[in-house]
Order: sequence, then C-alpha cells, then structure tokens
Amino acid sequence: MAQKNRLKYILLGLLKDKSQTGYDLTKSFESDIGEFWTANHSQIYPLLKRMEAERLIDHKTSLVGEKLQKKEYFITETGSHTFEKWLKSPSEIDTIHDEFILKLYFIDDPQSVLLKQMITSQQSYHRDKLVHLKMQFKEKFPSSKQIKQHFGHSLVLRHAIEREQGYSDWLNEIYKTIK
Amino acid sequence: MAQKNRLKYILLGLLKDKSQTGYDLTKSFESDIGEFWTANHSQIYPLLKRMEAERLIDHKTSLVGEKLQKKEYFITETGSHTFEKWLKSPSEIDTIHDEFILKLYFIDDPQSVLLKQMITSQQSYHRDKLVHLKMQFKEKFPSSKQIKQHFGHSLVLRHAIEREQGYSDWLNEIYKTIK
DNA sequence: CCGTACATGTAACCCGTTACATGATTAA
DNA sequence: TTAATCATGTAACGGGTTACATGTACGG
Repeated sequence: MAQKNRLKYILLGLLKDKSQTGYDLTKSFESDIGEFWTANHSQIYPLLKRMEAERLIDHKTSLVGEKLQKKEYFITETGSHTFEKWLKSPSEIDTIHDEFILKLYFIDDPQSVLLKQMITSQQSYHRDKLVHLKMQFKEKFPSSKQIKQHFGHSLVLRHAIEREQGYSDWLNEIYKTIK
Repeated sequence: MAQKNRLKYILLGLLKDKSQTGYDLTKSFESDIGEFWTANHSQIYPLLKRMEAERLIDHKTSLVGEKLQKKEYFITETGSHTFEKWLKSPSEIDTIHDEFILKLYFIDDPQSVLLKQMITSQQSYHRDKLVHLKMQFKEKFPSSKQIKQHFGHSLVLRHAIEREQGYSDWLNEIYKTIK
C-alpha cells in the first residue's frame, strides 16, 4: 500500500450523512470540506466506482429531465463499518508543505530586501484568509444550536481561524523586527 | 505541468550552500529541513540526474576508499539563477492535510466518547512535538549570533513552535469543555 | 569479523492535477 | 437562444512512498 487514500473516508463520511451523486460530492469540496481538503471530479468519479466494487457504497440511477441519468450513491453496512474503524484508528501526521516557509528557510540575511517583500505579500494573503474564515464561522455557526449539531465542524473551523491568527501574528512580529 | 516539484528547489538551496552527494542531501531530510519537508533517496537520486541534464547542477566523482565512488554535486550558474527566480516567485499555498482535523470534522456529537480518546492522543503527540522543537531551537540557536547567520531558519523554527503551541492550546481548550 | 554507516541505484504503485471529452437541463 | 449549471466520464503525467537490489568502508 503506497499512500493513504483519505479521500475514500471523506466520501464515506459525506455519504453517511446523506445519499449524493458524484457531482454533489465534488461540489462539497468547493465549500465546507474545501477548507480542509481538496478533490476534483476526475478523482472522485473513478474512486466511487472502485468503492462500489469494494461494496463500501452502492447506487441507484434516477432521471433528472427526460434523458439525463444521475447516480445517487449511498453507503452500505460495510461502508459504515469501514468509516467507523477509520475514525477509531490512530491519525498519522503529515509534514506541512508550505512553500513560503520553505523559501524562508533559505534566507540567511535579516536585512534582505527580498525578505520584506515576501513578508508583506504573505501578510495580505493570511489577513484575507482570516477574514474569510471568520465569516464562514459566523455563517455556519450563528448560535450554539448549530455548534451542538455539528460540534466537530465548529472545532475545526475555530482551529483554522486560530491558526491563521497565529500565522498573521508571527508575520507581523517579523515585520516589526526587520523594517 | 502537473505538479510543483519543490524538491528541486530544496536541492538547489542545499547545494548552493555547499557541494554534497545524494547521500548527504538525503540525510539532511532527517534533521534540519526534515522538520519542514520529507524526501527519500529513491526520489533524490533520479531527480539529481534530471537536474544535471537540465544543467542546473553538475558533479565530480571522487573515491572514498579504494573502490567506492561518490558523486559530489555542485550548483551551476544556471542553477543559482533558477533558485533565485524561485525565491522571488509568488508562493502558492496548499491546503493543509491533517488527518485528525478531517476525522474531527465528521464528529457531530460533543458528548462522543471517541472524541475524548482522540483529543487525549493528539494532546500527547503535540506536547511531545513542542518539546522536540523547543530543544531543536535551543541547540541550533543558542545565541543571537546563530540567528543572525541563519535568520530564515530561526524564523521557521519559531513558527513551528508557535504553531504547535497553538495546536496544544486549542486541544486543551476542547478537552476542558467536553470533560 | 561483523554490524553499522556510507553510497547509489531501479521498479511498482498510488495519489492528485490538468486537460480532454461529451451531453442534458434550466433560467434569463 | 444562449449561457451557466448539472452530470459523468477518461487520459496523460508528475510527485511521493515502499520495496527491491547491490556493494564498500570503517570502527569495535
């Protein structure tokens, strides 16, 4: 086994909640789950087929208009079991791949002009990201009711916000010392 | 162009500092740079050959004992130029792939027993990581002299420490609210 | 002499990205 | 009628992991 295939478990997790088409699943990577993982339809469709062959999921075909068929995928008993087993398994930690951090590693001189430019461009990126995430939280969790219903999601969003806040703080700190 | 190939730039960055063999380069992913990126020798050796074909690097062969030959790679003018161009290019941001965060996303119930177990196991991981990183910093940057010489590296290590601190704080916060 | 470290390579395989490809439905 | 969205697929390719493979040098 060469890689992890976490996408499989994401799809199981999403289908556990409700039956969906490959198209629907693809779209969820453009919103909610998209903050934490990415996937294209070209990866999702073949994977769904493989997962069906493994009996983790199944599908029923339905008509949209007069001709267009769509495949509504749903999770099987085996699929649910596999998903729960994954939840309980120890989580492996990947090293974080951040291109900016990588570049920074190679800059030895505190007085480097390039460094200043790099910091300011990163500052604006992470500032925007922070604003975006805070807005997301407000939209999805306007009251404690939503938090109780999707506790994990709220924690994950809060974590992303705190991470971006930390990133911004760190950048601002650097900026102060080099300017 | 399907992917990024950041490893190429890491190798250039390392060779810019000093000439090294593939073996040496492989080893540096077990220490310093290993905190921020991973790579195996099976990836490095073929890449070095490709980079040589692109005239980014070159090598001279030397003898270790009586038979064993090693290839000492060094960076070319073209290689230096390519590296500098990369440093100046805008940094793309990848979404962070954290398996624990992913699992958490799917846990709706704040009272879940599984959640408690997951939190405590993560707490110990990130606590250990934090200790490790702080030790690394003390070892590599015992005084301001080293920081001035390798400013970027010091920033990157400080960032990793603050990130782990933030992660731990967040976990502890969750633990308090669910216990 | 024996185990560890030094030193270099290839092959199989999976994951993920980009691009190619096609067609139906719906709302403006 | 036409543009956006819905809907599903395949192909090519590059990056990264695991495993296979071989041999030398050196210190205890």
